[in-house]
Amino acid sequence: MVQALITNRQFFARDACVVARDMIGATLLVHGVGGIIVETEAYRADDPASHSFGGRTSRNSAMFGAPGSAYVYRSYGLHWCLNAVCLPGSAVLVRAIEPQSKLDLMRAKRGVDDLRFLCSGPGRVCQALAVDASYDGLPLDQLPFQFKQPPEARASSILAGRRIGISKAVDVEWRFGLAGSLYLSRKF
DNA sequence: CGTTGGATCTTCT
DNA sequence: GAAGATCCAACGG
Repeated sequence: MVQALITNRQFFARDACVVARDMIGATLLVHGVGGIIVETEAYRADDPASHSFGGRTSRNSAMFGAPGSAYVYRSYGLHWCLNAVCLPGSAVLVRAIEPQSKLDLMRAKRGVDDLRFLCSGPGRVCQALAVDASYDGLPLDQLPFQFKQPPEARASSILAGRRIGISKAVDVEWRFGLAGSLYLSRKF
């Protein structure tokens, strides 16, 4: 059957858990650098593990912006992490990408050769794609970002599991990944 | 293999 | 003052 066409805005303006699953297989580039998203995590507005839980602050204000915009924050004082904003107060963390475009640029940014380790983790993704706080709030479907929705339904090839590195709401399985991918941050 | 601790800084208590 | 949506190198088995 023919896939229904929806705009990127419509794509992101849904429940973060649905968007997180649907983002697997999407293409994300920054200044032409990037590849296929293979791992995500959903953070909902009513989610104790979400930065937005407890209301809007200066750090998380991008999470209350337009669906489809970027939310970038610093993690552990060292790393940057990139999210796609969904419904207000919710977002999807981009945890891993299969490198495809401008591999040598990513290798240089990361100081690593093995494709396996270029984008296999949220901090690594931002280092490889050179994403920092200056991208916070920018729309993902406008330059320097490029976002392309996945080509087809792939429900059977997507895995779900518990989110990584959090201490609250640890039981829900809101981490999603492409089955069999060599570029996940961890196995499911 | 697996586990541990250090780096480094913003946010909230 | 402590915790945190992480990464990496060093260590031990």
